[in-house]
Amino acid sequence: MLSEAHLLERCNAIEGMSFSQLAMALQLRIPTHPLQRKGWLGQAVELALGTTAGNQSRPDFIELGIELKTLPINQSGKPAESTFVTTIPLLTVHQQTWQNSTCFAKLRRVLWLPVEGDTRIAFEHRRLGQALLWSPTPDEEAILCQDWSELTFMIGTGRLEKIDARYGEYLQVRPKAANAKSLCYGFNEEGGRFLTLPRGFYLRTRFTEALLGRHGL
DNA sequence: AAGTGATCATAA
DNA sequence: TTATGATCACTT
Repeated sequence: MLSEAHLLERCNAIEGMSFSQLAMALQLRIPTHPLQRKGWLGQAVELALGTTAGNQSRPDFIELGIELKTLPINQSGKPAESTFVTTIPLLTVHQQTWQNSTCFAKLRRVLWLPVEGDTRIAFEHRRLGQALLWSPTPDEEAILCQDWSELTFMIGTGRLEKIDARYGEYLQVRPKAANAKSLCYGFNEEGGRFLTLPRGFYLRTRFTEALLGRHGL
């Protein structure tokens, strides 16, 4: 039975490794083209730590309810990118509540793995940092809940096209698609359906930056 | 430089 | 196509 302690031991075992050392240990090849290695590290770390969710809409470590997120840190010591949380089922998300939402399921407990994301360092030389097992504070959760509720309400009431990435204090809604041709259905203002880009919830960098700061990282 | 919108890889 | 893993690239 996997426990949080076991999980942290696994993290200790890979801490400090370079991406190429990790690839070696897992017998993986790092794609040569930068465009082809998006997401590579995340998949490699999943393999190394033994996640169990596959492509289900559930936290990576199902039994523990823990979501795994790599967090690239730029040359300024801050998160280089926003963090994708979950795809939004545009036609049904309004039936969820924050407490039973897939978004909260993934954010209630997160294993953050900071990694070097400084583009001046060759990809294969970047190293894995120290993992952090985290949960939102009540204050953070209140704002996440507020963001989620407002955005979900807009989606459910046909105002999706009015939403852009500027909405939300911690959470934002942005496209999450293979390309502009990959479409799905959402509600229009008449309550009918229209084709639109798939969307996802993302955490702003100012949020992940602050949570790292609170833990002295 | 930061932030938003667009895109890339893989599995089922 | 849907989910997962994200970062790229252009605008501001």
